[in-house]
Amino acid sequence: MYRDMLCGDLRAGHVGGNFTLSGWIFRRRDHGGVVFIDLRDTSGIVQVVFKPEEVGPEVIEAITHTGLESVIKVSGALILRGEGLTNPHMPTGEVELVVKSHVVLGRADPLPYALSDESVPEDLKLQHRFLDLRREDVMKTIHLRSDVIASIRQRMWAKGFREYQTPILTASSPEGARDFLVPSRLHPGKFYALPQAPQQFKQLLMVGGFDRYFQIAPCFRDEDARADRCPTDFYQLDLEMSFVQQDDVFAVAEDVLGGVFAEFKDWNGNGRNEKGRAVDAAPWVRIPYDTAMLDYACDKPDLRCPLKIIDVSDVWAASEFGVFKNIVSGGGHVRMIGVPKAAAQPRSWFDSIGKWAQEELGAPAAPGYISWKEGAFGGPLTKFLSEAQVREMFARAGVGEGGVIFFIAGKTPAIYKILNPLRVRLGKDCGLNEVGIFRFCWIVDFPMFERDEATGKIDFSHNPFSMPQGGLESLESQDPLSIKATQYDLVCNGYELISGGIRNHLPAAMLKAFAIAGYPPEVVKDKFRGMWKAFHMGVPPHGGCAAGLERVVMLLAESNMVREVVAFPMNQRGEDLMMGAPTVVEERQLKELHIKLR
RNA sequence: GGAGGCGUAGCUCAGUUGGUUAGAGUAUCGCCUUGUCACGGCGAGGGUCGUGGGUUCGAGUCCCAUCGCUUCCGCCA
Repeated sequence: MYRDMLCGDLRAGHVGGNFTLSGWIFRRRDHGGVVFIDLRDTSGIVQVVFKPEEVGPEVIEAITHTGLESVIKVSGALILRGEGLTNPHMPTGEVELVVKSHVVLGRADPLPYALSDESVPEDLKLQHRFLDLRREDVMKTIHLRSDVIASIRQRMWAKGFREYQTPILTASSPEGARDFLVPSRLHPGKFYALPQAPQQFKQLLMVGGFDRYFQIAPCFRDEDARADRCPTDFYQLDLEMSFVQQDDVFAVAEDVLGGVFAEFKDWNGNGRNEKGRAVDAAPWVRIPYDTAMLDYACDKPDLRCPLKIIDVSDVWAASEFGVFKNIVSGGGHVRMIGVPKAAAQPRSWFDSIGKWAQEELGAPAAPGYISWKEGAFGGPLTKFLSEAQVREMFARAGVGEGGVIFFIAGKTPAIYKILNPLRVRLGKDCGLNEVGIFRFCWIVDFPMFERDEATGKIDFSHNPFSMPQGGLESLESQDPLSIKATQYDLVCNGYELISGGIRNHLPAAMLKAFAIAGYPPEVVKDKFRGMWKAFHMGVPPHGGCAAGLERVVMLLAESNMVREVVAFPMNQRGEDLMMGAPTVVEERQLKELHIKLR
């Protein structure tokens, strides 16, 4: 028997009992005679005391030389610590276990770094991830992930969905991200691909008559990492439904994700959420893609910032300012962000905004601005405009005296990269952005196609399997770039949480859509052969979406590092420093796989 | 593929204008310490200053290259 009680559960009510505990030596305080040990297990920490008169000097000597983080078993009596000896900072601080016997179960060598040290280099931590996992906040964050998954499964089952597994080894497909490839031993020269998402399988389940599918699905993409993006594999709540329209998918997502956020809004396992958070009430606001790009310069706007972007190209076209006039006449735009109360900011703030925009955002010049202060308009651009023009712009911005309007001029989409972060920063600096709330919005009506800036080629802008609005008819009659897809994203606080769509289940429309994107019919029929056949044998209209699990957990954990919500994360270059992956393999293995390295 | 930041003891960091034997905390080891809770005290070991080259009488410090980590851009249907 290793234990009959957990360390963190011991309380004054247990005093008088004899207990056996097993755990890690978290800290030791050696007083020559009496030795205190903070013993830690999954439940928490309790102080255990080694006294010479109880265990003898040999045991005192032995426990003194048992390294920190060794695993031991102790047995003894639980006592009240008594007046002046309690520790109010520990839940177990009123009691302690007086050790009668102990066993070392797993001795620890000196550690490469102290568990309590948070500023250890990332690669050293990743090499010893099992040590990092012992830290309370790390463990609780991984617990959160597990609890979120359990909650999602419960909510999906309650809605009549069932979970189905789909293959991990599948076929490479021509569109999308770079595939991870797995060579086939039985088929020389042929490769499996790891699925970027179970997209085609879930659609084929619909064809199979399974109305409501979901899966906590692993997805594999061989792309470069970001702070909020794993470089190799990540998980999605993937779901698909038959005989539904956009509103039906939204209702499920709002119930399930809204429920999850409400359930965990007060989670504070890592101490970053002292005050709790509010959750935007469903139904969540829907913003067409084109509107989002105009108002927020971004298809994943952070709605905690109330500021909106407004086009004032016409005003500047009629001004005396040559730079902006030329930009407008050359097909560019002048966009404005109006900030109430910003005129009170010191000159140094305006300078720092300008410096930041140029250095961090790559703006060609510091953003121009006009401030309205003490009845007068100020700022370097004022002299190029009539008072009526200035008043017109303040009126459009809905900003009165005491406010400032900022300008960014140039061509789209280049100006979006400046406008979006600028909008959020201005709101933040002026105290306008909401805190302690999850703000959701649906971005709808994404364009079906986009033109590649470099090559001029037309390609799918999002999911090639989305139904174009207007169906086959719009594909045949409209300018491809004007066609909208039945394609939507869910955004929370500036993070894309969900992407989904109503699917194109009409073979003719599928062929036409791929043709516009430059894929000939033979390629569609060959590369998507399963779907192509299936769609000729009775396919229900269907749609769905997928939610990025790591991003959900990151938001709930107030984290901006995806590594914090993964038990065994890769480093930025897709290496597992603990396991040593990827590795070289033996020549024999390569030979079996018919592979020759070059 | 491109840009920025970082790299000094196992770990966290300091190190002046380029100057003589590179310091501190922590961990480890030894001694002391019977009520601490980040216990405390004394002492010891531990360094190719990421690596390579250059400038110089002299480089942790300046220059060049390179490697590693990290953030961003490209990329991510």
